[in-house]
Order: sequence, then C-alpha cells, then structure tokens
Amino acid sequence: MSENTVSIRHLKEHADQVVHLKGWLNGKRRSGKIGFLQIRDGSGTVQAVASRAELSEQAWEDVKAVTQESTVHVSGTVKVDERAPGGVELHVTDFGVDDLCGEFPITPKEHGTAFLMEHRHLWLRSSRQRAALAVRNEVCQGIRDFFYEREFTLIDSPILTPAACEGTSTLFETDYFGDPAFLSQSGQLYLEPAISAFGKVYCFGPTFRAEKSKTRRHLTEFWMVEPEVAFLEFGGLCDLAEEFIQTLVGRVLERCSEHLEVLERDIAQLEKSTHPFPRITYTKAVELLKEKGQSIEWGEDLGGEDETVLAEHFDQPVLISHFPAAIKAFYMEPDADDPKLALGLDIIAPEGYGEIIGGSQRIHDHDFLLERIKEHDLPLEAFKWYLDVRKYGTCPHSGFGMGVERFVAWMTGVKHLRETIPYPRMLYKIYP
RNA sequence: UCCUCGGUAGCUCAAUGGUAGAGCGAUCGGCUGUUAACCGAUAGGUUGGGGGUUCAAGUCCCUCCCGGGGAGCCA
Repeated sequence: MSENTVSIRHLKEHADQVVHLKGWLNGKRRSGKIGFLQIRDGSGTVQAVASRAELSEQAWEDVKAVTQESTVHVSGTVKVDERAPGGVELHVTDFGVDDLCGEFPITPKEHGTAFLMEHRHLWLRSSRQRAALAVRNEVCQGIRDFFYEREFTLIDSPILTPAACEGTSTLFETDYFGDPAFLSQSGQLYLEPAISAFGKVYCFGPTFRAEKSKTRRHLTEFWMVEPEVAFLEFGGLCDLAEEFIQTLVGRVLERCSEHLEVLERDIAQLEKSTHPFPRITYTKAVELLKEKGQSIEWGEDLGGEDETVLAEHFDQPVLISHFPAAIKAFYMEPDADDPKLALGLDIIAPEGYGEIIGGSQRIHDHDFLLERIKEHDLPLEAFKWYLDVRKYGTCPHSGFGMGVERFVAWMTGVKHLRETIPYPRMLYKIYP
C-alpha cells in the first residue's frame, strides 16, 4: 500500500481516500464494539471511528487499551460526516499504540490555575492553549512582515547590557566575568545609533523586568517589538503606531478565525479596532477622568483603573499624548509649544488590556540631552556612546515599543498574560 | 513590598469542635453513533509543615511555607 500520510489540517482535501496519521489520543469514548477516538497530530484534531467488525484482533485490543495522550498511529478512510466536529471523520482500518501513556494529569474536567501552571509543559496540549499560542505565532509573523514590507532593517539588540537605561532597581543582575551585567529591559538605546546606518530599524526579542509586579498584566520576561525611525517626528510616529496596530488586528481577524472561535473571542470588539483611533492629550484625558469621578490630578501618572475607564469610554484603542515631562523618561523631546509637556504617546487597548504601546520623539540635541541625563542623576559614563548619536550627525527621530503578550491577550480575550507565552516567567515563578 | 482569600483523595470541592465524604479521573465489567457519553463495581487520605488550646482539632489560636485575586510600577 502506498504511503498517504497527511496532517489533520488537510484531511478535508482527502475525502474518501485511505490515509495514515500519527499523533496522540486526545480522548476516547467506547461503547461495546465501537470506539470513538479523538486524535491530535499538532495540526488539528479528528475523530476516528473504530468498529470491532472492521479491525484485526490486535487493533481492537489497542482501541480498548489506549489511554489519553498515548502516542498512536491510525489508518482509515476520510469520510465527510455532519455528525463529526470539523466536518470529517476517519473510519479506522488499522490502529496501533506506539507508547501507552500513564495517567495524564490534565483531564477534560476542571483544574485550578496553580495545578495547570505547574504542568505548563503538558497544559500546552490543551485546545485553548494551542489556540492562544497559534494567535501569538500569527502576531509575531505579522510584526515581522509589517516592518519588512516597509523596508525596516531588523537590528537585534543585546540581552546582556552593562548599565541601566532607566535606573537599575528593576533590572535582573548577573555576573559577567567578575563585573555586574544586566538583562536588557529595552533595546531602544541600541536602536538609536542604528538609525544613522539604516534609517528605519526595529528590534524584536525578549526583555526582562525585575519589577515585583503581581498582576495579570505583568511578566518578568516578555517580548517587545521596538521600531525607531530617523527623521520621523511626533505626528508621523502616532500614525505609524496606529497603522501598526490596525494592520496586526486585521491580520489576526483574517487568519485566526478558527483559533478565535476556540477561544470564544468576541470578534465584533476587534473589528472596531481597525477604524481610526481617537486621539486625546494627557490634559484632556485627566479632565475626562475627573468628570468620570476618578481621583487624578494633572501631573500624576494614569493608574490601571484610569486606563480602564478611558478604554471603556472610547470602546476602542485610544492614543494619549503630550504627557507632563516630569513623569516621563529623560530622553523624550519636549513639546515646542509647551516645554512642560513631552512628545510621548501611549496606546491603551480596550476591554481592560491596558497600555500596549509606549513611545516618543527622542531628544536629538546633544547639549540638551546631556543636561537631562545630569538632571536625572544618571551615570554619565554609561551614556557616553548614547550621546555620540547626537554628536556625530544628529537628526530628529522617534520610536515606540509594543508588548507582544499584552497585544496577544487582547486579541485572544485571554485574561492573564501567562497564557499568551509558552513558558511564562512571573514574580517568584520560573518552573517549568 | 502591601492588602485579601485559600491549602482536605490524582483533579475540583464538601464536612455545627465529636466515625474524613461526593463528583470527575484511574482500574475491572456492560453497551454499535459517542460529543465533558452512559450504567454497575473496585481501589484511592500523615486534612501544607511545626507548635499550642481542648476529654476531643480538617475545624479554634500562634508561626512558617506554598498558591489564587488585587494594589503600586510598567509593555
């Protein structure tokens, strides 16, 4: 017999053909002389129907004995059948167990979060987890395509860094041949020099924050994508950030409908986010929040609840800009019309998913940046090379950063960031 | 770090200070269209650790450990 090994995703294209599958047993129901086997091969799942009358004695014994998550091989005819989830099922002609699985910890019934997190390596096999991580895969590919199509150059920034970008308290420290080194919490400072070489650049990789944050919106290790563009000023930056989000949302809607269905995601919510985003200034946002009864004063940073109130009010992503310079990073360019304000922007996702983008136009004047570094009591020696960007042919430039997990959480409707990354790293948790 | 809730069978949870239980899972048996199948049976426990109160503690008190949710900070 000729080999006709196919993946479950493509079974529909093989109606009435005999095919071979290799995979794992997702679940089983047996009723006397007929068995229903849910087979998963990584590309999808299919129900295989095994009748005693049509099988060898050995194959039927394996059908009776097979346990959840056993490794199996199966041959059968692909049949279109309305009764089957997915539209097709497999009428088994041969079946065998390659590895009989012992009692699998994760059953089809309920489990607590602590238990599931301890079994993250096994939890990955569950349908919701597979769907969420498949969306993450699509988002990551979308990010790379977005920048590649717009002729950005990928500049990988280092993970081991000699000094802090914005203070050391939130950095993971490690030993580097006897000297302290820190895990990167942003690639931005390394990206800025690269704009003078490539014009439009981005980095995409893991970042590390030793913040003792214990919320559903925080990981200690998360992935961030950061574009940085020469000669791009603040207005253009806002447009780029908005187009970026719209493009990614559109791509997820177009290519992940199956996964979003598994996750029971409300698509209508996401469709709103392909339209232009409302844009307001920080000052306007504070006024609005006060009207809504939030206790916030001009000059204070927006709290988590403030973000949620704003997101609910607009019911789609909202772009907030022109923050008080005092609460923002030292490198942000001041507004020419009002130097108390910084040309920074945040994009807040709707439905309580919080800040997904933060960015700014950067200070490009050498002496002014030097002054700012001194004001912030930052170690001048560590920023010598960063100042060189301004010393040797400076230009106005801007960039932003987007947290991949927060974006994926918003797309999938998953409440906690831990389910948007294969192996989450959280406060005090690094197993498995 | 702070606030708050919790830790009992493999899992999810019950149990007035008075004999530790159920459902699911597992195992065995039955069933030819099941969708978290169903029916019958069996096995399964140092109640997170330590100390205390009491005739008696899963239950009350102290302490430590671990976990969930939230806050601050951030993406």
